[in-house]
Amino acid sequence: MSWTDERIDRLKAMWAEGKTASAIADELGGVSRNAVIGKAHRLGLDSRPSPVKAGEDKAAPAAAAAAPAAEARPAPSKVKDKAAITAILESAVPVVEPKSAPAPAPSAAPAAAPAKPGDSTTTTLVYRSIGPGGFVRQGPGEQQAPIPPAPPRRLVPAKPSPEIADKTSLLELNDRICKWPLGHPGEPDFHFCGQQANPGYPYCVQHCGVAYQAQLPRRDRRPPPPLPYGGPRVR
DNA sequence: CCCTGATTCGC
DNA sequence: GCGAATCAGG
Repeated sequence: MSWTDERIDRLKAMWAEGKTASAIADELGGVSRNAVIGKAHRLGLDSRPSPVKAGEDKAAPAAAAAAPAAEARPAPSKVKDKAAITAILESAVPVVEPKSAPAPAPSAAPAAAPAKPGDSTTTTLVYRSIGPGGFVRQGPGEQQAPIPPAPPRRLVPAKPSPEIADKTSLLELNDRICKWPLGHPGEPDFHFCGQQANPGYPYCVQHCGVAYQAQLPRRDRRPPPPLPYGGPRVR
């Protein structure tokens, strides 16, 4: 099997959907899981959380969080103009923060003088230094204001797609209706027969007729064709 | 052992 | 470019 444009598109789509490489390989057919992964990488598709790489997440973010503070300003050894450094360091400016702004973490920012309870008009002076790029630095221990959670939304039951609106879905099955599958799982119109089941059987009368064949006398049976290999493996 | 994705490397 | 072999975590 070769990677035709059509197959590549399907690979991209399923990869984007988050399907596993094996699932994609199964669906495409003719390729291995490895082939799918290899192709995805060659295409430059987003890498996915890998069980192997996940272990590295622990040290990296912590280091990344600490590093920018040091890297944001020019390394001292690289700045020959000491006056420039002084200018940067002395460019701290007062910033007026409304009291109503979300408070910093409790343990943080001793500089923020506690306002008296009930005094909602009190503002607090916080000195902030301005970084080389013009951004306002956070003070040590300060935390970015928490992002307010999105307002809760009312959940509405999803409407079934029109194709299966009047079809019997998996969730509607019980022991009185026919569970004969029509179509194939995963296809948009996959559903079950839904007729009244033959009592004591999982299928309706018609499908029982398909599922259960009367046993023929031995002489009338055709021997099954020989299997192309040694037969199913027995463990 | 099964699964997963990442990487390597001979073709 | 391809993918089997291999690695390594869950």
